[in-house]
Amino acid sequence: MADQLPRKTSRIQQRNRRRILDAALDVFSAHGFRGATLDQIAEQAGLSKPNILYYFDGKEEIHVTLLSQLMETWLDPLIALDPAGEPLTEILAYVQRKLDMSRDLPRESRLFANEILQGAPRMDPHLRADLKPLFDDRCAVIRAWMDAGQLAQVDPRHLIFSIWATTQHYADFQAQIEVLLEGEEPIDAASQFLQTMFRNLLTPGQRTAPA
Amino acid sequence: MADQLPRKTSRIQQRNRRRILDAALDVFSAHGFRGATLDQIAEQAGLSKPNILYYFDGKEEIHVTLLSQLMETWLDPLIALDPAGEPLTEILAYVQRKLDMSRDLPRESRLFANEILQGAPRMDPHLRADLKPLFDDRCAVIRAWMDAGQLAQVDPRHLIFSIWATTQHYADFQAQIEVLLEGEEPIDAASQFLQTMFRNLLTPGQRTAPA
DNA sequence: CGTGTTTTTGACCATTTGGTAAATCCACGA
DNA sequence: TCGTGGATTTACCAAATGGTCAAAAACACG
Repeated sequence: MADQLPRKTSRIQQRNRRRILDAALDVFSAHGFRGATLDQIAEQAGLSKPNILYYFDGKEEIHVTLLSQLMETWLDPLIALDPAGEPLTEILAYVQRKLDMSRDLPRESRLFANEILQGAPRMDPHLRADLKPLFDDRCAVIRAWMDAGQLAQVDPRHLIFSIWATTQHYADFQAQIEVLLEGEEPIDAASQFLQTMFRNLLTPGQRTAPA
Repeated sequence: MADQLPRKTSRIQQRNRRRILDAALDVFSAHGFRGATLDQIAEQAGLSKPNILYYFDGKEEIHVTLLSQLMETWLDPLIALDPAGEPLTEILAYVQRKLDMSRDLPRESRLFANEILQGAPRMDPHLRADLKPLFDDRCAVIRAWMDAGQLAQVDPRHLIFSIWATTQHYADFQAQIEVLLEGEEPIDAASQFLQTMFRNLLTPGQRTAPA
Protein backbone atom coordinates (compact mmCIF):
# COMPACT_ATOMS: atom_id res chain seq x y z
CA MET A 1 0.00 0.00 0.00
CA ALA A 2 1.02 3.60 -0.32
CA ASP A 3 2.61 5.63 2.45
CA GLN A 4 5.27 3.08 3.02
CA LEU A 5 8.29 5.41 3.06
CA PRO A 6 10.07 5.23 6.42
CA ARG A 7 8.18 7.00 9.23
CA LYS A 8 7.56 10.42 7.78
CA THR A 9 6.81 12.44 10.86
CA SER A 10 6.40 10.90 14.25
CA ARG A 11 3.62 11.97 16.57
CA ILE A 12 6.04 13.96 18.69
CA GLN A 13 7.57 15.56 15.65
CA GLN A 14 4.23 16.84 14.45
CA ARG A 15 3.38 18.14 17.87
CA ASN A 16 6.66 19.98 18.29
CA ARG A 17 6.69 21.45 14.81
CA ARG A 18 3.22 22.78 15.40
CA ARG A 19 4.24 24.19 18.77
CA ILE A 20 7.22 25.92 17.25
CA LEU A 21 5.23 27.41 14.41
CA ASP A 22 2.59 28.65 16.80
CA ALA A 23 5.18 30.24 19.05
CA ALA A 24 6.96 31.72 16.05
CA LEU A 25 3.71 33.21 14.83
CA ASP A 26 3.34 34.93 18.17
CA VAL A 27 6.83 36.31 18.13
CA PHE A 28 7.22 37.18 14.46
CA SER A 29 3.84 38.91 14.30
CA ALA A 30 4.65 40.94 17.38
CA HIS A 31 8.23 41.95 16.55
CA GLY A 32 8.82 41.37 12.86
CA PHE A 33 11.43 39.03 11.43
CA ARG A 34 14.55 40.77 12.62
CA GLY A 35 13.01 41.79 15.89
CA ALA A 36 12.20 38.20 16.75
CA THR A 37 14.82 36.00 18.41
CA LEU A 38 15.15 32.25 18.48
CA ASP A 39 15.34 32.44 22.25
CA GLN A 40 11.95 34.11 22.41
CA ILE A 41 10.46 31.52 20.11
CA ALA A 42 12.06 28.74 22.10
CA GLU A 43 10.75 30.04 25.39
CA GLN A 44 7.28 30.60 23.98
CA ALA A 45 7.29 27.07 22.58
CA GLY A 46 8.58 25.55 25.79
CA LEU A 47 11.58 24.05 24.03
CA SER A 48 15.30 24.70 24.10
CA LYS A 49 16.88 26.70 21.32
CA PRO A 50 18.95 23.83 19.94
CA ASN A 51 15.85 21.72 20.00
CA ILE A 52 14.14 24.27 17.80
CA LEU A 53 17.05 24.04 15.40
CA TYR A 54 16.58 20.30 15.41
CA TYR A 55 13.17 20.73 13.80
CA PHE A 56 13.95 23.68 11.55
CA ASP A 57 17.11 24.57 9.68
CA GLY A 58 17.08 28.08 11.05
CA LYS A 59 15.16 31.21 11.82
CA GLU A 60 14.66 31.90 8.16
CA GLU A 61 13.08 28.51 7.49
CA ILE A 62 10.60 28.94 10.30
CA HIS A 63 9.61 32.29 8.88
CA VAL A 64 9.30 31.00 5.35
CA THR A 65 7.21 28.05 6.49
CA LEU A 66 4.90 30.41 8.30
CA LEU A 67 4.56 32.68 5.28
CA SER A 68 3.80 29.77 2.97
CA GLN A 69 1.03 28.50 5.19
CA LEU A 70 -0.23 32.04 5.56
CA MET A 71 -0.52 32.55 1.83
CA GLU A 72 -3.12 29.80 1.58
CA THR A 73 -5.15 31.13 4.47
CA TRP A 74 -4.94 34.57 2.96
CA LEU A 75 -6.18 33.61 -0.46
CA ASP A 76 -9.05 31.44 0.74
CA PRO A 77 -11.68 34.14 1.19
CA LEU A 78 -11.00 35.57 -2.24
CA ILE A 79 -11.10 32.13 -3.80
CA ALA A 80 -14.48 31.60 -2.17
CA LEU A 81 -15.88 34.57 -4.06
CA ASP A 82 -18.28 32.82 -6.42
CA PRO A 83 -18.53 34.17 -9.99
CA ALA A 84 -21.91 32.50 -10.26
CA GLY A 85 -23.31 34.12 -7.14
CA GLU A 86 -25.30 37.30 -6.71
CA PRO A 87 -22.72 40.06 -7.15
CA LEU A 88 -23.50 42.35 -4.24
CA THR A 89 -24.09 39.44 -1.90
CA GLU A 90 -20.78 37.88 -2.91
CA ILE A 91 -18.79 41.03 -2.30
CA LEU A 92 -20.43 41.84 1.00
CA ALA A 93 -19.85 38.27 2.14
CA TYR A 94 -16.21 38.62 1.14
CA VAL A 95 -15.93 41.77 3.25
CA GLN A 96 -17.44 39.92 6.18
CA ARG A 97 -15.08 36.98 5.79
CA LYS A 98 -12.08 39.28 5.74
CA LEU A 99 -13.34 41.14 8.78
CA ASP A 100 -13.89 37.90 10.65
CA MET A 101 -10.33 36.94 9.85
CA SER A 102 -9.06 40.13 11.42
CA ARG A 103 -10.87 39.19 14.58
CA ASP A 104 -9.98 35.51 14.57
CA LEU A 105 -6.49 35.56 13.08
CA PRO A 106 -4.91 38.87 14.07
CA ARG A 107 -1.47 37.35 14.38
CA GLU A 108 -1.59 36.11 10.83
CA SER A 109 -2.72 39.51 9.64
CA ARG A 110 0.12 41.24 11.42
CA LEU A 111 2.66 38.73 10.16
CA PHE A 112 1.51 39.48 6.66
CA ALA A 113 1.49 43.22 7.25
CA ASN A 114 5.00 43.11 8.67
CA GLU A 115 6.27 41.25 5.66
CA ILE A 116 4.67 43.59 3.14
CA LEU A 117 5.68 46.69 5.09
CA GLN A 118 9.31 45.72 4.77
CA GLY A 119 9.00 45.34 1.05
CA ALA A 120 7.89 41.69 0.94
CA PRO A 121 11.48 40.42 0.73
CA ARG A 122 10.49 36.82 1.27
CA MET A 123 6.93 36.86 0.00
CA ASP A 124 7.35 38.67 -3.28
CA PRO A 125 7.56 35.44 -5.32
CA HIS A 126 4.44 34.11 -3.65
CA LEU A 127 2.62 37.33 -4.40
CA ARG A 128 3.52 37.12 -8.07
CA ALA A 129 2.89 33.40 -8.42
CA ASP A 130 -0.25 32.97 -6.32
CA LEU A 131 -1.89 36.26 -5.46
CA LYS A 132 -1.47 38.12 -8.73
CA PRO A 133 -3.29 35.60 -10.96
CA LEU A 134 -6.14 35.25 -8.51
CA PHE A 135 -6.34 39.02 -8.16
CA ASP A 136 -6.52 39.49 -11.91
CA ASP A 137 -9.14 36.82 -12.23
CA ARG A 138 -11.34 38.26 -9.50
CA CYS A 139 -10.97 41.74 -10.97
CA ALA A 140 -12.23 40.37 -14.26
CA VAL A 141 -15.21 38.74 -12.56
CA ILE A 142 -16.12 41.95 -10.79
CA ARG A 143 -15.66 43.99 -13.94
CA ALA A 144 -18.01 41.62 -15.76
CA TRP A 145 -20.62 42.14 -13.06
CA MET A 146 -20.26 45.88 -13.45
CA ASP A 147 -20.48 45.75 -17.21
CA ALA A 148 -23.65 43.74 -16.84
CA GLY A 149 -25.10 46.52 -14.72
CA GLN A 150 -25.26 44.37 -11.60
CA LEU A 151 -22.82 46.57 -9.72
CA ALA A 152 -22.00 50.27 -9.91
CA GLN A 153 -18.95 51.03 -12.03
CA VAL A 154 -15.80 51.52 -9.99
CA ASP A 155 -12.22 50.38 -10.41
CA PRO A 156 -12.30 46.73 -9.23
CA ARG A 157 -8.64 46.82 -8.27
CA HIS A 158 -9.08 49.70 -5.88
CA LEU A 159 -12.30 48.16 -4.63
CA ILE A 160 -10.36 45.11 -3.55
CA PHE A 161 -7.60 47.25 -2.05
CA SER A 162 -10.18 49.14 -0.03
CA ILE A 163 -11.68 45.90 1.25
CA TRP A 164 -8.28 44.62 2.29
CA ALA A 165 -7.32 47.93 3.85
CA THR A 166 -10.48 48.47 5.86
CA THR A 167 -10.79 44.94 7.17
CA GLN A 168 -7.15 44.20 7.95
CA HIS A 169 -6.89 47.57 9.65
CA TYR A 170 -8.74 46.19 12.66
CA ALA A 171 -6.02 43.59 13.22
CA ASP A 172 -2.96 45.52 12.10
CA PHE A 173 -3.74 48.76 13.92
CA GLN A 174 -5.36 47.11 16.90
CA ALA A 175 -3.09 48.96 19.32
CA GLN A 176 -4.31 52.29 18.02
CA ILE A 177 -7.93 51.23 17.89
CA GLU A 178 -7.83 50.03 21.46
CA VAL A 179 -6.66 53.46 22.57
CA LEU A 180 -9.27 55.32 20.54
CA LEU A 181 -12.21 53.06 21.38
CA GLU A 182 -11.09 52.57 24.96
CA GLY A 183 -11.08 48.82 24.60
CA GLU A 184 -14.57 48.52 23.20
CA GLU A 185 -14.93 45.54 20.88
CA PRO A 186 -14.91 47.08 17.39
CA ILE A 187 -15.79 44.26 15.02
CA ASP A 188 -19.58 44.36 15.24
CA ALA A 189 -19.80 48.08 14.64
CA ALA A 190 -17.12 47.79 11.98
CA SER A 191 -19.14 45.14 10.21
CA GLN A 192 -22.22 47.30 10.13
CA PHE A 193 -20.24 50.29 8.92
CA LEU A 194 -18.41 48.40 6.19
CA GLN A 195 -21.51 46.63 4.94
CA THR A 196 -23.20 49.99 4.60
CA MET A 197 -20.24 51.58 2.91
CA PHE A 198 -19.72 48.89 0.31
CA ARG A 199 -23.43 48.42 -0.33
CA ASN A 200 -23.82 52.12 -0.99
CA LEU A 201 -20.77 52.12 -3.20
CA LEU A 202 -21.78 49.13 -5.27
CA THR A 203 -25.54 49.28 -5.50
CA PRO A 204 -26.31 50.42 -9.04
CA GLY A 205 -28.98 53.01 -9.76
CA GLN A 206 -31.12 54.85 -7.21
CA ARG A 207 -30.75 54.67 -3.49
CA THR A 208 -33.79 54.60 -1.23
CA ALA A 209 -34.31 57.83 0.62
CA PRO A 210 -33.58 57.78 4.36
CA ALA A 211 -36.45 57.74 6.82
CA MET B 1 17.62 90.44 24.40
CA ALA B 2 16.38 86.90 24.54
CA ASP B 3 18.22 83.95 23.06
CA GLN B 4 21.38 84.72 24.91
CA LEU B 5 22.08 81.26 26.25
CA PRO B 6 25.37 79.91 24.94
CA ARG B 7 25.33 78.75 21.30
CA LYS B 8 22.25 76.58 21.07
CA THR B 9 22.84 74.58 17.94
CA SER B 10 25.56 75.37 15.48
CA ARG B 11 24.97 75.34 11.76
CA ILE B 12 26.82 72.08 11.40
CA GLN B 13 24.93 70.55 14.28
CA GLN B 14 21.59 71.28 12.69
CA ARG B 15 22.76 69.92 9.38
CA ASN B 16 24.04 66.69 10.86
CA ARG B 17 21.07 66.10 13.09
CA ARG B 18 18.82 66.51 10.12
CA ARG B 19 20.96 64.14 8.06
CA ILE B 20 20.83 61.54 10.79
CA LEU B 21 17.09 61.79 11.22
CA ASP B 22 16.56 61.53 7.50
CA ALA B 23 18.78 58.48 7.26
CA ALA B 24 17.11 56.97 10.30
CA LEU B 25 13.71 57.50 8.74
CA ASP B 26 14.88 55.54 5.74
CA VAL B 27 16.20 52.69 7.80
CA PHE B 28 13.57 52.49 10.53
CA SER B 29 10.69 52.67 8.07
CA ALA B 30 12.22 49.93 5.96
CA HIS B 31 13.25 47.51 8.70
CA GLY B 32 11.44 48.47 11.89
CA PHE B 33 13.11 49.50 15.12
CA ARG B 34 14.86 46.27 15.97
CA GLY B 35 15.65 45.51 12.38
CA ALA B 36 17.48 48.78 11.93
CA THR B 37 21.14 49.05 12.91
CA LEU B 38 23.19 52.07 13.85
CA ASP B 39 25.70 51.06 11.19
CA GLN B 40 23.03 51.24 8.51
CA ILE B 41 21.90 54.63 9.72
CA ALA B 42 25.48 55.84 9.90
CA GLU B 43 26.27 54.71 6.39
CA GLN B 44 23.06 56.17 5.01
CA ALA B 45 23.84 59.46 6.74
CA GLY B 46 27.44 59.50 5.59
CA LEU B 47 28.74 59.70 9.13
CA SER B 48 30.64 57.35 11.40
CA LYS B 49 28.77 55.43 14.04
CA PRO B 50 30.45 57.17 16.99
CA ASN B 51 29.67 60.45 15.35
CA ILE B 52 25.99 59.53 15.30
CA LEU B 53 26.20 58.80 19.00
CA TYR B 54 27.73 62.23 19.45
CA TYR B 55 24.48 63.81 18.25
CA PHE B 56 22.01 61.37 19.80
CA ASP B 57 22.19 59.46 23.05
CA GLY B 58 21.39 56.21 21.35
CA LYS B 59 19.28 54.31 18.89
CA GLU B 60 16.25 54.71 21.06
CA GLU B 61 16.52 58.48 21.19
CA ILE B 62 16.72 58.73 17.43
CA HIS B 63 13.61 56.64 17.11
CA VAL B 64 11.72 58.61 19.73
CA THR B 65 12.70 61.90 18.12
CA LEU B 66 11.41 60.63 14.82
CA LEU B 67 8.13 59.48 16.31
CA SER B 68 7.57 62.79 18.05
CA GLN B 69 8.05 64.74 14.87
CA LEU B 70 5.86 62.25 13.06
CA MET B 71 2.99 62.71 15.46
CA GLU B 72 2.65 66.36 14.48
CA THR B 73 2.75 65.61 10.78
CA TRP B 74 0.22 62.89 11.31
CA LEU B 75 -2.30 65.00 13.17
CA ASP B 76 -2.11 68.00 10.84
CA PRO B 77 -4.63 66.84 8.21
CA LEU B 78 -7.20 65.99 10.87
CA ILE B 79 -6.63 69.30 12.62
CA ALA B 80 -7.23 71.04 9.32
CA LEU B 81 -10.73 69.57 9.15
CA ASP B 82 -12.82 72.69 9.61
CA PRO B 83 -15.98 72.38 11.75
CA ALA B 84 -17.30 75.52 10.04
CA GLY B 85 -16.81 74.17 6.54
CA GLU B 86 -19.22 72.32 4.27
CA PRO B 87 -19.34 68.79 5.75
CA LEU B 88 -18.99 66.64 2.65
CA THR B 89 -16.36 68.92 1.17
CA GLU B 90 -14.38 68.87 4.39
CA ILE B 91 -14.35 65.11 4.64
CA LEU B 92 -13.50 64.53 1.02
CA ALA B 93 -10.69 67.07 1.30
CA TYR B 94 -9.44 65.20 4.34
CA VAL B 95 -9.40 61.97 2.38
CA GLN B 96 -7.42 63.67 -0.35
CA ARG B 97 -4.90 65.13 2.10
CA LYS B 98 -4.33 61.73 3.64
CA LEU B 99 -3.94 60.14 0.24
CA ASP B 100 -1.45 62.80 -0.82
CA MET B 101 0.52 62.05 2.31
CA SER B 102 0.75 58.40 1.37
CA ARG B 103 2.25 59.45 -1.93
CA ASP B 104 4.55 62.16 -0.59
CA LEU B 105 5.54 60.74 2.79
CA PRO B 106 5.50 56.96 2.44
CA ARG B 107 8.44 56.54 4.80
CA GLU B 108 6.60 58.37 7.55
CA SER B 109 3.53 56.25 6.96
CA ARG B 110 5.51 53.05 7.21
CA LEU B 111 7.36 54.23 10.31
CA PHE B 112 4.00 54.85 11.92
CA ALA B 113 2.58 51.54 10.73
CA ASN B 114 5.60 49.66 12.04
CA GLU B 115 5.22 51.24 15.44
CA ILE B 116 1.51 50.53 15.72
CA LEU B 117 1.88 47.01 14.36
CA GLN B 118 4.25 46.16 17.18
CA GLY B 119 1.77 47.40 19.73
CA ALA B 120 2.84 51.06 19.82
CA PRO B 121 5.38 50.44 22.61
CA ARG B 122 6.90 53.90 22.28
CA MET B 123 3.98 55.83 20.85
CA ASP B 124 1.19 54.74 23.13
CA PRO B 125 1.50 57.80 25.40
CA HIS B 126 1.46 60.10 22.38
CA LEU B 127 -1.64 58.38 21.08
CA ARG B 128 -3.46 58.88 24.36
CA ALA B 129 -2.26 62.42 24.95
CA ASP B 130 -2.46 63.87 21.44
CA LEU B 131 -4.42 61.68 19.07
CA LYS B 132 -7.25 60.55 21.34
CA PRO B 133 -8.57 64.02 22.26
CA LEU B 134 -8.38 65.19 18.67
CA PHE B 135 -10.10 62.01 17.52
CA ASP B 136 -12.91 62.45 20.01
CA ASP B 137 -13.33 66.07 19.05
CA ARG B 138 -13.50 65.34 15.35
CA CYS B 139 -15.92 62.50 15.93
CA ALA B 140 -18.17 64.93 17.75
CA VAL B 141 -17.96 67.40 14.89
CA ILE B 142 -18.87 64.75 12.35
CA ARG B 143 -21.67 63.44 14.51
CA ALA B 144 -23.08 66.95 14.76
CA TRP B 145 -23.03 67.21 10.98
CA MET B 146 -24.90 63.94 10.74
CA ASP B 147 -27.44 64.91 13.33
CA ALA B 148 -28.05 68.10 11.36
CA GLY B 149 -28.83 65.98 8.32
CA GLN B 150 -25.82 67.25 6.38
CA LEU B 151 -24.24 63.81 6.21
CA ALA B 152 -25.67 60.32 6.17
CA GLN B 153 -25.68 58.62 9.55
CA VAL B 154 -22.76 56.27 10.05
CA ASP B 155 -20.44 55.61 12.95
CA PRO B 156 -17.95 58.51 12.80
CA ARG B 157 -15.24 56.48 14.47
CA HIS B 158 -15.31 53.76 11.89
CA LEU B 159 -15.60 56.37 9.18
CA ILE B 160 -12.29 57.82 10.30
CA PHE B 161 -10.75 54.37 10.62
CA SER B 162 -11.80 53.58 7.07
CA ILE B 163 -10.25 56.81 5.80
CA TRP B 164 -6.99 56.04 7.56
CA ALA B 165 -7.01 52.45 6.39
CA THR B 166 -7.75 53.11 2.75
CA THR B 167 -5.35 56.00 2.31
CA GLN B 168 -2.40 54.72 4.30
CA HIS B 169 -2.75 51.37 2.57
CA TYR B 170 -1.14 52.85 -0.54
CA ALA B 171 2.04 53.64 1.38
CA ASP B 172 2.13 50.75 3.82
CA PHE B 173 1.32 47.99 1.32
CA GLN B 174 3.16 49.58 -1.57
CA ALA B 175 5.17 46.43 -2.20
CA GLN B 176 2.01 44.43 -2.73
CA ILE B 177 0.34 47.10 -4.82
CA GLU B 178 3.34 47.35 -7.08
CA VAL B 179 3.09 43.66 -7.81
CA LEU B 180 -0.64 43.72 -8.45
CA LEU B 181 -0.70 46.90 -10.54
CA GLU B 182 2.54 46.05 -12.27
CA GLY B 183 4.12 49.32 -11.23
CA GLU B 184 1.33 51.54 -12.49
CA GLU B 185 1.04 54.72 -10.44
CA PRO B 186 -2.01 54.10 -8.23
CA ILE B 187 -2.72 57.41 -6.53
CA ASP B 188 -4.80 59.11 -9.22
CA ALA B 189 -7.11 56.15 -9.69
CA ALA B 190 -7.20 55.65 -5.94
CA SER B 191 -8.24 59.25 -5.46
CA GLN B 192 -11.11 58.90 -7.87
CA PHE B 193 -12.22 55.64 -6.30
CA LEU B 194 -12.06 56.91 -2.72
CA GLN B 195 -13.82 60.18 -3.51
CA THR B 196 -16.64 58.19 -5.08
CA MET B 197 -16.81 55.75 -2.22
CA PHE B 198 -16.95 58.31 0.56
CA ARG B 199 -19.27 60.63 -1.35
CA ASN B 200 -21.73 57.80 -1.88
CA LEU B 201 -21.44 56.79 1.74
CA LEU B 202 -21.94 60.23 3.18
CA THR B 203 -24.32 61.98 0.81
CA PRO B 204 -27.65 62.08 2.60
CA GLY B 205 -30.89 61.35 0.76
CA GLN B 206 -31.28 60.34 -2.88
CA ARG B 207 -28.49 59.56 -5.25
CA THR B 208 -28.66 60.62 -8.89
CA ALA B 209 -29.27 57.74 -11.23
CA PRO B 210 -26.35 56.66 -13.41
CA ALA B 211 -26.29 57.73 -17.05
C1' DC C 1 48.74 82.78 14.57
C1' DG C 2 47.45 80.61 19.02
C1' DT C 3 44.21 78.74 21.91
C1' DG C 4 40.06 76.88 23.55
C1' DT C 5 36.04 74.50 21.83
C1' DT C 6 33.47 71.53 18.87
C1' DT C 7 33.50 67.66 15.85
C1' DT C 8 35.26 63.35 14.20
C1' DT C 9 37.53 59.12 14.36
C1' DG C 10 39.93 54.61 15.38
C1' DA C 11 40.23 51.16 18.62
C1' DC C 12 37.77 48.72 21.71
C1' DC C 13 34.17 46.38 24.74
C1' DA C 14 30.13 43.71 26.47
C1' DT C 15 26.06 41.65 25.12
C1' DT C 16 23.04 39.48 22.15
C1' DT C 17 22.08 36.27 18.83
C1' DG C 18 21.93 32.64 15.23
C1' DG C 19 23.90 28.52 15.00
C1' DT C 20 26.93 24.05 16.05
C1' DA C 21 28.88 19.74 18.20
C1' DA C 22 28.92 16.30 21.11
C1' DA C 23 27.16 14.09 24.80
C1' DT C 24 22.99 12.41 27.00
C1' DC C 25 18.35 10.97 27.46
C1' DC C 26 14.56 8.11 26.40
C1' DA C 27 10.90 5.34 24.09
C1' DC C 28 10.30 1.07 22.30
C1' DG C 29 10.74 -3.25 19.86
C1' DA C 30 13.44 -7.72 19.77
C1' DT D 1 16.49 -6.41 29.57
C1' DC D 2 19.13 -4.34 26.39
C1' DG D 3 20.23 -2.01 22.20
C1' DT D 4 19.09 1.54 18.93
C1' DG D 5 17.62 5.56 16.77
C1' DG D 6 15.23 9.60 17.45
C1' DA D 7 14.87 13.60 20.75
C1' DT D 8 16.99 16.81 23.96
C1' DT D 9 20.37 19.28 26.40
C1' DT D 10 24.87 21.36 27.83
C1' DA D 11 28.53 23.89 26.53
C1' DC D 12 30.17 26.55 23.10
C1' DC D 13 31.37 29.72 19.06
C1' DA D 14 31.67 33.56 15.69
C1' DA D 15 29.49 37.42 14.01
C1' DA D 16 26.74 41.36 14.70
C1' DT D 17 25.51 45.14 17.32
C1' DG D 18 24.82 49.06 20.61
C1' DG D 19 27.75 51.71 22.85
C1' DT D 20 32.33 53.90 25.09
C1' DC D 21 36.58 56.53 25.27
C1' DA D 22 40.53 59.02 24.50
C1' DA D 23 42.94 61.17 21.12
C1' DA D 24 43.13 63.54 16.83
C1' DA D 25 41.31 66.79 13.63
C1' DA D 26 38.73 70.78 12.42
C1' DC D 27 37.12 75.00 13.60
C1' DA D 28 36.04 79.64 15.76
C1' DC D 29 37.93 83.74 16.94
C1' DG D 30 40.64 87.22 19.47
